[in-house]
Amino acid sequence: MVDRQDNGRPRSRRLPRAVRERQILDAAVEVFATRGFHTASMDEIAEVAGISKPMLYAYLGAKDELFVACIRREANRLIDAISVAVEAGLSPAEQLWRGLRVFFEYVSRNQAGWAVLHRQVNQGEPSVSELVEWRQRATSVIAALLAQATEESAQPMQPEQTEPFAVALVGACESLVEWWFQHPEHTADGMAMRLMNMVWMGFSDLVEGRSWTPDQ
Amino acid sequence: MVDRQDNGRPRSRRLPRAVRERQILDAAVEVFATRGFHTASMDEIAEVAGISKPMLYAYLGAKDELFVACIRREANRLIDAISVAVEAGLSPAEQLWRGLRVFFEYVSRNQAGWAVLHRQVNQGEPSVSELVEWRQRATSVIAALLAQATEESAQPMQPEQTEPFAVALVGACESLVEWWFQHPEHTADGMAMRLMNMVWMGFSDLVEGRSWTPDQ
Amino acid sequence: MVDRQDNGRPRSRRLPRAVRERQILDAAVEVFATRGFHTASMDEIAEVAGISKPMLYAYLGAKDELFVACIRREANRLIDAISVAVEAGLSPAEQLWRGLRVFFEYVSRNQAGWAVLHRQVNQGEPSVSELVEWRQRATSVIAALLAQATEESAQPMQPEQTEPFAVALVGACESLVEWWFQHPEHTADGMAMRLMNMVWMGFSDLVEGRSWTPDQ
Amino acid sequence: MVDRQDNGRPRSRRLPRAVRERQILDAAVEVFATRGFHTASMDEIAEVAGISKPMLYAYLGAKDELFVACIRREANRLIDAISVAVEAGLSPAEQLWRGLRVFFEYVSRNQAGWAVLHRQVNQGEPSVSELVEWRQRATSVIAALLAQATEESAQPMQPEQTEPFAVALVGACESLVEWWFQHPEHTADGMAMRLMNMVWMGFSDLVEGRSWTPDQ
DNA sequence: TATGAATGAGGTTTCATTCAT
DNA sequence: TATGAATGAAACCTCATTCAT
Repeated sequence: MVDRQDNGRPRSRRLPRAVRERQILDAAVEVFATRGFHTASMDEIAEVAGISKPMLYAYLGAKDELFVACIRREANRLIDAISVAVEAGLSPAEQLWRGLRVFFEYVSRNQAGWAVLHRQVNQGEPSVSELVEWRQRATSVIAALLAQATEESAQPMQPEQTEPFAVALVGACESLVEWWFQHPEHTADGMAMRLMNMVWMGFSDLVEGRSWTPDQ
Repeated sequence: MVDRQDNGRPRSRRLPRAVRERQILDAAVEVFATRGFHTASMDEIAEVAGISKPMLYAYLGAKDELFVACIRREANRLIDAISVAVEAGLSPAEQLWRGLRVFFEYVSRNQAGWAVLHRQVNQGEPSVSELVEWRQRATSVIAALLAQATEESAQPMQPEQTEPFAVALVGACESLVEWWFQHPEHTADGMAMRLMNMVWMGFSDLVEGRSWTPDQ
Repeated sequence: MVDRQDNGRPRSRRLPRAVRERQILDAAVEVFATRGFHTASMDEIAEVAGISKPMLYAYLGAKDELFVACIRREANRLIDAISVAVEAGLSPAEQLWRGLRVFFEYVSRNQAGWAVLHRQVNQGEPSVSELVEWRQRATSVIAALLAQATEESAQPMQPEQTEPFAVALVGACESLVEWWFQHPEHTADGMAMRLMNMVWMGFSDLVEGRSWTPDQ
Repeated sequence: MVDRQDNGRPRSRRLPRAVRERQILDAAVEVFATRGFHTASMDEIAEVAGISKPMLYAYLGAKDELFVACIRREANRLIDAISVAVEAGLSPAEQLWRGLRVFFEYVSRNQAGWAVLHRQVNQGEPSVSELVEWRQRATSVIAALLAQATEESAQPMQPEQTEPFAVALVGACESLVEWWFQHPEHTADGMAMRLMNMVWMGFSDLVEGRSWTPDQ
């Protein structure tokens, strides 16, 4: 005996809190990804989530907070996925390689989630800090990895010194992801390898004393 | 007898069209840079420009179009500045080096202009295409440069093959600029050198046959 | 095996109706007094009362009705307190004096209740009538008292004639209470005496034929 | 040649700022008086004013500010009207008498304005302070008048001492106004005289040493 | 009985855009 | 040409109220 008055949508009612919350976050991520933060409207999110606006507000707060919740979830998911792949005992190169591979794989399977983490917020928004923070987290991890890779070299580097390299790597990643989405014929491994070849090789050269200088 | 012609305000009237347009664009770039595209209001732009809103619309059209005009001007300025520095006869490495140096110098002197070109538009905006396009232009130039650098090597590459490297380089640049703004103790040359050391060295390795492979 | 009957919260269940109702009214009076009728939310009242909103509605109806119930209870309490003090056999002056004293005492001990009776409702609300009505009741009693005081004078007055005096007295009371709350150094007796001296003396003068006239 | 497209309303367009502002205030006072602060909607005010909501906001700000503007205007009007009548050289009694007369006259001619000044705001509103302030102003004036009246008596009083009397008088006035609106057969002079007889006589008794004491 | 979950309706506010002078 | 004045449309958010368990 199906519920009457159903007008086609299987909008389930009276769900437990956790389920609804996930439902809402899914909808919000989808809408934010498609429309961008500003252009997205709470009306549309509520509709996609299959609930009314008051519920939307009751569960996850105002638009800003909802957006922050999206970022938080997606950032955690991404970082968790990578953490699982990067085992502690491995060499830095191996760790970086695995991390990159998983990153590209994850991103291609979860494009909406990635869109929320990337290029969403203009200056002046209250939610920028959350985006900045997760990016900082990612950068720090990589900077630490790079520093560790120099430990046994002639000139060990501190994370403060490797930070700009990490920053550049993160930027290159972001940029390449966008390019990849338009050239889907490449594989995740291929993308990761590209980055290893470019950034890691250049970094190794530097560590080993081979560096580029102008006019020579 | 109402006052005409001059009521004390320095707001000049009856300027030639080109001057007015520049005035408006200056104001618009400033406001867009500070507030971001969405948060910027036409009211504020008109006020900063020292004209009334109807004039604003008459000169440069609706908000989208105005924003596109800003991007176009700033992108052209940036690319022009770089073009001047990159002389045709030089080696690819030298060209890239000069280009990067000028890029960082230009950006630090014109932060508002750069802010308009970077991280301003979320998906779903009509003006995204303009941003994508200028980024594409920059990428193409670099890709061509990289291709040219391989011409005399064992395995010459086509621009299509060097494109992902160019994309990564652009991303790394963008990312580093942001980092630089928070670490202003570094010089433009230092920033450019960092990138050369990382990307160019890695690229050279690759061209010369040294590449990174997993499992080793 | 779900926990029943007691989950740790002191929120008691299954109380007899009268107790519950008092609990709710206490909460409602407190919230209405603090926030005012409009700004008060049923959510907060339910929370303060320690019950769920559906129960709130089941026991005392919609917001308007709940508010009316509050007024009714507080008005009755106040009037009861005064009635006890005013014994029938006394002289009008003595009755008035006792009534005022008890009024000020009561009000200072029950500020929340007083706040509900005073300055809560703007015109246009459905619950105004209840407020008007209790005020009318108070006025009538005083008017009768004043009339009775004139019975043995040269010109006995009907309650219709003493009514404006009663109205003024009520207004003066309300106004003085507010002033008193900001000057708590005075005693209830002092406040009552002030009113007796002002209103009763003036009234006595009038009854005894001494009246103020302009142009003199 | 009447403007075309007129759909019946004589809504005049493109008025100078001052005129529009008065128009809006008139409408706002009317609506606030009828509905009360909370129940009044900006929609209705805009409609009554014959303008669109954005204009409403552009001219006088948010609802709070608009309400404050109403209070300020009405309070000033009332106080101005009274100030004109109360000439400086007169005796305190004469001044009070004239002030009261004008007060009642004014209020009866401007009931909406009075409603805005009286019983509009519940605790907790941001605009209370404005109401409190104007009431305070009125009280101070009266307190000073009463103090002045005692100057030549045996026991001159300071305004701090006469303040509670002033407070009571203000409350009596407010209360009587409401009663008067329901008994319009009385005249303004009659109302003022009632107050003089009650409050002034009582006060005079007190000043001259005749006071009421319990148990006697 | 008691409640967590849900919503319809309505409020305030802002902004891009355009008349009418 | 140049603008003060004006608005339609839509955004976010809250609240009193009621199902369905």
